[in-house]
Amino acid sequence: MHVFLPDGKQLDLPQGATALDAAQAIGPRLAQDALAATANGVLTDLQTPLPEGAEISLITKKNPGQAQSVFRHSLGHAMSQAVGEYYERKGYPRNAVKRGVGPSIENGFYQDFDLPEPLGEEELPEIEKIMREIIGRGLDITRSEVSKAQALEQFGFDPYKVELISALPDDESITFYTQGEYVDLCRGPHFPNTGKLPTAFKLTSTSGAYWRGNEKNPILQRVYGVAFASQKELDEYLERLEEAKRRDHRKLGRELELFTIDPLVGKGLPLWLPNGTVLREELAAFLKEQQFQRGYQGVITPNIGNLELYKTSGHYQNYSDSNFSPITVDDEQYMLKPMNCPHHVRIYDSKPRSYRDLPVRLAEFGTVYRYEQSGELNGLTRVRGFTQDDAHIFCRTDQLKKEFLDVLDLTVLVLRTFGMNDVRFRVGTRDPADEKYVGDAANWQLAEDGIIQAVEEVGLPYSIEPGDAAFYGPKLDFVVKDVLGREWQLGTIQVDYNLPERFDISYVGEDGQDHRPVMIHRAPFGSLERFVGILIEHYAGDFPLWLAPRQIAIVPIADRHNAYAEELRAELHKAGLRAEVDDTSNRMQAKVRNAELSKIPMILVVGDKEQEARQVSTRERWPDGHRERKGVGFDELKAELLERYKSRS
RNA sequence: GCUUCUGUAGCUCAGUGGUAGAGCACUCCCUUGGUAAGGGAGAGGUCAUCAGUUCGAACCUGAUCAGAAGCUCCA
Repeated sequence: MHVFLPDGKQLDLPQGATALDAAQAIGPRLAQDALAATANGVLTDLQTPLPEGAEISLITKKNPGQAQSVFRHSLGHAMSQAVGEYYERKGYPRNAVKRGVGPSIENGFYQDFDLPEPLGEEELPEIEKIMREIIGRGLDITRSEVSKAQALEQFGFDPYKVELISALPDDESITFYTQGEYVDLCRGPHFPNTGKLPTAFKLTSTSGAYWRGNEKNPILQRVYGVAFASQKELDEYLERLEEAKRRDHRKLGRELELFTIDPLVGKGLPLWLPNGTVLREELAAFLKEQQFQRGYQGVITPNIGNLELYKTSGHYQNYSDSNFSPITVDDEQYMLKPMNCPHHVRIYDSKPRSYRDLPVRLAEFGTVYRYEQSGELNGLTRVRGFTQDDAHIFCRTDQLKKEFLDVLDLTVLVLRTFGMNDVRFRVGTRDPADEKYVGDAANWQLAEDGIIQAVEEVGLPYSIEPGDAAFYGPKLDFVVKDVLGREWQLGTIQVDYNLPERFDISYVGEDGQDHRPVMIHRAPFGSLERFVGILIEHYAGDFPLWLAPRQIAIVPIADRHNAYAEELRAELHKAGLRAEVDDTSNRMQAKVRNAELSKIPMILVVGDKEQEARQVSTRERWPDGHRERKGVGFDELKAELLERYKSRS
């Protein structure tokens, strides 16, 4: 057989040759240093036979980072072996530890176990120690192929492995990887020897995970680890985790007094404190302005509705698990509103509509309630009661594209306003095999094509995810990444032919006949709660002036400056700016410090000099940096702040 | 909802079976200062809740409630 090297040179090798054979053919030194390889761009190890005619490239200890997923996977095996030894040292028989899957993942690896007794996080350093021992032993990691029958025989003691092996086709040979006394069923690839594995790893956490990800299956213990080619990369990663902790909206939300969650009120039901309310109302005002410009009309609907309403819309049937239970009043049943759309449909239908009236754009900051599983609740980002910046556009089919593009434009404007650049557009389409979707296939096709066409027209990068649609129509979601790399769904746009059908709404066309309108559901923020949660982390609490709940702190140097400070405060307040005077008996340094810790963007220091000349000295913290200015004229500064406020910059 | 872990003052945390502590914040007094902590005094807790074990429980056991990480779910 032959393979090709990166320089295009052809290398002739015996049949069934591996990357190691190729390395040896080039030189003994390379064979010594080789860790893994790629064949036709796919990572492989040194022991797997190469495909005929492959373009290969060897990865050596000079650039182990290229084989990250390989050594992470191998470290996963080392961890798995270490856990086995740990339990053996505790006196359990070797086969007491059973194993689920253990892949490499972003930044590291995990392994699922069925353990004879739970493993606590405080035991992880001990496991790490054994892992380092295993690396120190320099065990060869050898690949072997066996038949399905042999595999079943060897792993007969482990029901999880038996299940995995049984699922493989009968004629397929199954690969094992062995290092010392540890053998695991594994497709590979792996490093050639435990001694060549990087030591820049750390076991981070343990948790439960359902076998094969199914809620109905038993739960296994999962141990997570992170690993990098160098200690520097590991340190940087751990530093990023620390940064994420510092930015955590739950921590900042408490420190900056933005919101609180009180068990007596109910879990998942956040209380907006005065500071958080300012922030939220600024967001709402911003969007209302935009919507006014774009011809939306405001509506207001109640927080509960007759069960029949949600039966008509289908929300009751389709989301029975995540609705709050109905309330019986007299002999009727009511439900907490899980969605605003049914109410808006009824508003549309409250009078006859002409084709001339369309599009009708009904907007509401509507609060909805959904019964989220208790384990899902998380600060502001996952709650049971939240307010959507919801709107429904009822239009003719010939208007759909323009309306959709306008909504897309609005959403992009929103994201840009907050400097959210790491955004992914996700088109959720119907999975034809799933039966939860309502409406006929032709309408679905129409709606899905329309979305994809619009996104392409705007030239946004997008991915299509089948099965991600709402039950009534496909959707376009905006997914942003936070500092930790976690993805959050923010805004959404959905095209819906089905609700108009279910509610039998219509308009009178040019021809005098009844026609069915199309609906667009859209929420650029998604939910105010989640959006604010993400904004807090996005800005790390250092909000731009227009969003900062506390915008200006005036620091009088001594008590005799309090009156001047108060005079400035009143003027700023009159101009619509949020200013306060720190007239505590603290020293000026302490007042400055407290204002800094409260992340107030503009601190005005006033003393004798300032008072005489109607000036202030400043200390400013803006998203683009901090600065100080001395002897600034007050009126000039006020104008500057107002300009900054009004322009939302 | 499931698995593991956690719950002590407003916040951050110490306290391994013998009647509860620190720092910050808070209140009062002194201090009146030039860009990140001036000094002193005081107040504040059924140790999440309930039950059990014990002569005795913040500490051990169980249940409940709440939180965290992950899994599953998200119109």
